[in-house]
Amino acid sequence: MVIHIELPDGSKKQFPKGTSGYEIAKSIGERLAKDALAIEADGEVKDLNTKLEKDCKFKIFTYKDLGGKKTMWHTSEHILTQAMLKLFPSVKMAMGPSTDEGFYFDFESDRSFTPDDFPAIEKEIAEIVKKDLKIERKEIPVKEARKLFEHNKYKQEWLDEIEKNKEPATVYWTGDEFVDLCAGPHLPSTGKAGTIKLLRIASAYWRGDSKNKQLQRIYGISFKEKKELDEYIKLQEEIEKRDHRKLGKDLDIFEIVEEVGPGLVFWLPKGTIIKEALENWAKETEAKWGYKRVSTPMITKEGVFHTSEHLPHYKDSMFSPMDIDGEKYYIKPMNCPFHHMIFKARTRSYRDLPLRLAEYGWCHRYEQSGAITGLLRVRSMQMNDAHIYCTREQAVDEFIAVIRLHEYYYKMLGITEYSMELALRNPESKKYHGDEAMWKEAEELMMEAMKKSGVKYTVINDGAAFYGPKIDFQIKSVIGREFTASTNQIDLFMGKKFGLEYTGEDGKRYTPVIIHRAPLGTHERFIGFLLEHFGGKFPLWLSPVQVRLMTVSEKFDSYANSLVEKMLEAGIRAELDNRSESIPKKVRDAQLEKVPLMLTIGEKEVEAGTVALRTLDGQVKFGLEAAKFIEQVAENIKSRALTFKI
RNA sequence: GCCUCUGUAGCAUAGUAGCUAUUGCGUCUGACUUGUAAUCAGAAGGUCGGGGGCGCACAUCCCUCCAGAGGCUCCA
Repeated sequence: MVIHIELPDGSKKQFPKGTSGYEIAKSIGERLAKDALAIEADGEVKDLNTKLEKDCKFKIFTYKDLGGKKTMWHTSEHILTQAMLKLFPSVKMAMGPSTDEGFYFDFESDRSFTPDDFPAIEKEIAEIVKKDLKIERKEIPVKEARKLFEHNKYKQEWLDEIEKNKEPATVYWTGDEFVDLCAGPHLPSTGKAGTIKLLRIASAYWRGDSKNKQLQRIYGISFKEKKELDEYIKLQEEIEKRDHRKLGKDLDIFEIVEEVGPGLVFWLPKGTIIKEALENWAKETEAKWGYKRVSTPMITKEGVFHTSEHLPHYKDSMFSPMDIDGEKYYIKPMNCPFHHMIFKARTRSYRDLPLRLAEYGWCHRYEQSGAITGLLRVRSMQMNDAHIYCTREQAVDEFIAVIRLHEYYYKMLGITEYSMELALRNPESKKYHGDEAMWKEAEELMMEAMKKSGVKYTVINDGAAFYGPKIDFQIKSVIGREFTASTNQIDLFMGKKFGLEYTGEDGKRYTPVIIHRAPLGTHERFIGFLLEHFGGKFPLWLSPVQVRLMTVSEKFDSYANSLVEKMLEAGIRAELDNRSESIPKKVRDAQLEKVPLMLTIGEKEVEAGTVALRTLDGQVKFGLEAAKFIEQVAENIKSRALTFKI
């Protein structure tokens, strides 16, 4: 076993396992070692850190999965800052880190910047890179640092923190032209930063607090190789092409109209087909998994939200109440209390459990205007919701079953990359309701379920729902963009609040555990995801138009019509394009509409009782026997297959 | 909600030192009856996101509201 180390400058070194941190540091040079955040040490990181911390009082962080890019990006950010200060001396630099996707630089300025400024800045950046200035790290006393950044209140604020922690200030000099307060790490010189590209301009609050001043932010990214830049640009183009808002318009899926309001979705006929196909699938599946469907009202007297403690906590995110007969009525932002009402409406025994109540409930939330985006964040939504009421003993298995249900849905849709985030309570925060014991128990149940299920997950010690821990399912589209698809919770809070009870075997009364789950999230977000995931090329069973017949001339209309009839009969969404247009034109239109199966009908077909098939990817096959083809298509749809094989 | 930017017919666009708007696709009509990504011709369609203001005159300048985008904050 050897320790592989990749240095910030790209060179590689190997050390035998067991080499002390001190030896390593000495060998690669102290400066490099201290900047060794870019170091990769296959599987040895943890040990190495312990050693280094012990021997040298510093630590190696790795960005293994990013291949050391973070360091390059961080240095790129310094170069951007340097360029900005040179071109616009009045700019006050605030901060600028690298991220998983590049870097950004926050600053204060009276002038508001736009992407039109990018060429000039990028030119200056290229100069700095060309000069290949040496980047040097220095540890200096806080006092000295204060002087160095005398006129910069942001750096002073940062130094307050450093002083409080009794750390020395580290600064990085780029040649003698630029200095910044920074923990590092950095590349040894500016020439190694590669091609730096500025991406967009935005704004952000200082230290991420909406009470603070808003700063301007420039996002950028850099690449070592030109090839990587090209790939990046290509991916960006692909993302743009697959933008669900663009596809939603082009393919007549949905519409949001100004007159009605932001975040309020109109499903067009084709979008409605997709929505209902998904919904039917969910109903069918969940029936098999033991769920019972219910339907509940969309409005309620305010009392239930006091009981649930959503009011006044989430008042700002709910639509204002309406006054009905002197009572305040709210539009429901979630289905939970309504399902609780159903649970409570009858006497329940342990024999009734688990009781799984499901509803594609229609909820409305008053999302912040700035948060609304296409289908991904809306104000009216239909949720693949259900609540499982069960005993403590059943809870873990029930929760695992929910995870399995997710896995089934993902598999069917070709979602291969997904992960789970377990969000626990931050005991410091006041956001969370309920007592200590309840949280402890809920979190333990959750952890046990996660562990037993064997799925991979990460833990976040904050971000739970106010009434219980939750897991978020993060799914990745085929082009690698991540979406939060669903949130699931174990809830020991609401059962008590709503006075839900069942009679146990021993005749005593117990409060059920409630599992909140919504594997397909909302129709809105999920179809937004699917649009990107499939790039608009839905599998047959989800396609609004499954088969488009195109006649060569009107002479063949009657044969084509008879086929359409047979297909409709077989449950296939088929339609005939008998416009007086050429076949190439009809093909083109069907391609643009992303109709999966195109059938050309001409003389040959009529005579032989066949069809000529063209698929979206351009495969053509003549002489398919019509009746057999229809059967095959119907079968494919029924099985909800991802692909259609000729 | 906050910051910056944007808003021209169904879609995509031209037009910003102010004088009633360009082109393509789509739509409609007519001709063509056509074998796998766009047949030809003609016509209709916008007062330039809404409102207000400064001008003899505004898509073009100013104010305001609305909507969208990129972010930040938020996301039960």
